[in-house]
Parts: sequence; C-alpha cells; structure tokens
Amino acid sequence: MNDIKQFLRSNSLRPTKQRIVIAGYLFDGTNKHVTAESLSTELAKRKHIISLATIYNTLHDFYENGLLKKLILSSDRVYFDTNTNDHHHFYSEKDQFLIDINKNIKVNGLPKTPKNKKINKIEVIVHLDK
Amino acid sequence: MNDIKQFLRSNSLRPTKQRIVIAGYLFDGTNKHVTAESLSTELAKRKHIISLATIYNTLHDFYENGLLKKLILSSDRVYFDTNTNDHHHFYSEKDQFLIDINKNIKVNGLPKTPKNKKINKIEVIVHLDK
DNA sequence: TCAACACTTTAGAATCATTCTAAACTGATA
DNA sequence: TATCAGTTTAGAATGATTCTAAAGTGTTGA
Repeated sequence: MNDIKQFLRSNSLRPTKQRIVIAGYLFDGTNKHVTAESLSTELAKRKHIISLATIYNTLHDFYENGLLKKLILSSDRVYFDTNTNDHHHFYSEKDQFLIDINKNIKVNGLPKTPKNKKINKIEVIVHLDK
Repeated sequence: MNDIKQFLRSNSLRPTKQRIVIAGYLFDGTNKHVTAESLSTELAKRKHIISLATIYNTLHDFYENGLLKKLILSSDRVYFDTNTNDHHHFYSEKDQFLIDINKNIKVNGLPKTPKNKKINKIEVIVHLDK
C-alpha cells in the first residue's frame, strides 16, 4: 500500500485512491493484458467501482509514464500489457487470447530503415487460428 | 474494364458499377494501402462518388475473397493492403506512413505454438519514430 | 493543522469509425 | 424482358473512447 504510493509518486503520479487500487491490481507481480472494459470488470469483482473515465485516464497515465505497453491487435479495443520488457505475442482473435513471447526472438533480413527515420520498436505478432 | 469484370466474376463478386470503379482503382498494378476514408477521398477526386457504406461493404467483400489484406496498426482506422503476398511493414504512427517490406524476413527463436493452436500468420511491424 | 490550489475523478454528453436497416436499385437468368 | 437475388444507399444505430465542466481530494506552505 505504501509501496504502491511510493511507486506512483516515483512515477510522478499523485497516489489517489483510484490509482492505488488500479496499480495494486495491475502490478501485483503477474503480467496481465487488460482492456478498459476487462479492468473495470475485474475491479468491480473486487468491489472497487471506478468510473470508466478514470480507468481510461489511468491506463493512459500509466502508459505515458512507461508503466504499460499498448497493444493494437483488434480494431475494437486496445490492450494494455503490464509486461514492459521487450517481448512479442501469440494472438488469437477468435478466442481473444493473448500470450507473451518472452523468448529472444531474432528478426533477420530487414531492409534498411527509410530515410530520416529511426526504428522505435519491432513488433512480432503470431496470429493463431483464422 | 472487361478484364475487371472478369476479375470480379472469377472471385464470385457480381461486377457492379461501384465494384468496378473500386477494383479499377485498387488493382491498377501499384500496391496501395487504403482506409475507407482515404479510398472515398481518392475516388471522389476522380469524380466517383460512392457511398461510404458501399466502400466499407466492398473493402470487406474484397477482403473476404482474399483480394486485400487487413492491417490493424492504429486504434482509429483499419488499413487494407492490396499486396496480398506474405510481407511485413514499416509503420510510422506519427506520419501515418506505411511501407511494405517484401524482403524475406526470418523470425527465429519462436517458442512452441500454444496447445491445439495453429499459426495463421506471423506479422512483423517495424514501428518508426515514437 | 489548515487554507488554498492544482491535480483528479466523474457523470453524462460528444465523437467518430464502422455497422446496421430496410427500401430502392440492378445484374443475371430464362 | 420479367423476375429475383444480390447490391447500394441514406440515415440511424453502435460502441469504444474522449471530452466537459463541476465536484472532490492530495499536497504544500505557513
């Protein structure tokens, strides 16, 4: 609890009740993939009712501060990933199913980067099913 | 024109005026990345006014028939790619900028596929800028 | 401890890409 | 050329996300 407050403060985020609850859930040591909706549902199960607006605000605040990764895999929802290490994913659209690939993946044979551009990150998505 | 009709027919798509116009634009020999909006704009420039609903319908019809690839790169629009070969992309969110990577990319070190799942496709997105 | 204020939360409205509806239209077929 | 299934379309509906602006709350300095 106090460590969560410290954690938030050290990321220049004022430790409000809501952020403490959300951070407590997200950063409990197990990696998670959430959407605004799924997060809202999980917190509600735990009797924490937080407005959707705040959930969106908080996810973005955390994202902006590098505490979450954003994953664009489907056109109808955004996933946030608590695993901020360099990694990749198995994804099944059919089953809304997402698994981290933490193994060291190597991508070989890339052509040269377009002029005046810099590579920000290389993302590998292994699509399962059809 | 008649080849476009044939092309559509051979994909079990009735060659309507609108589909002929859209296919004529999309499959003119140069690969394109379009969104419903950008396609609508391009066609309008060429004096072809086609309702957005039809543009969406047609993009999906073409997609369902394997004439287009769908690219999910941003949460606020869907891209369709006329290059249906196995390939990857450079993408700059900042500049809405998308370039095909046709070179043979190798992805090494993948862990084993989750139980009872089959790999549909491997997608590599090289994100540029930040 | 507390006043003061900047930062947050929130309900509800707004946005915007996309899909749906159901009525009018049109290619294909006999 | 009549018929009908497949298409197109305007406009409404949807749904995730963002915005607004009013009420609430950490933080700070005295």
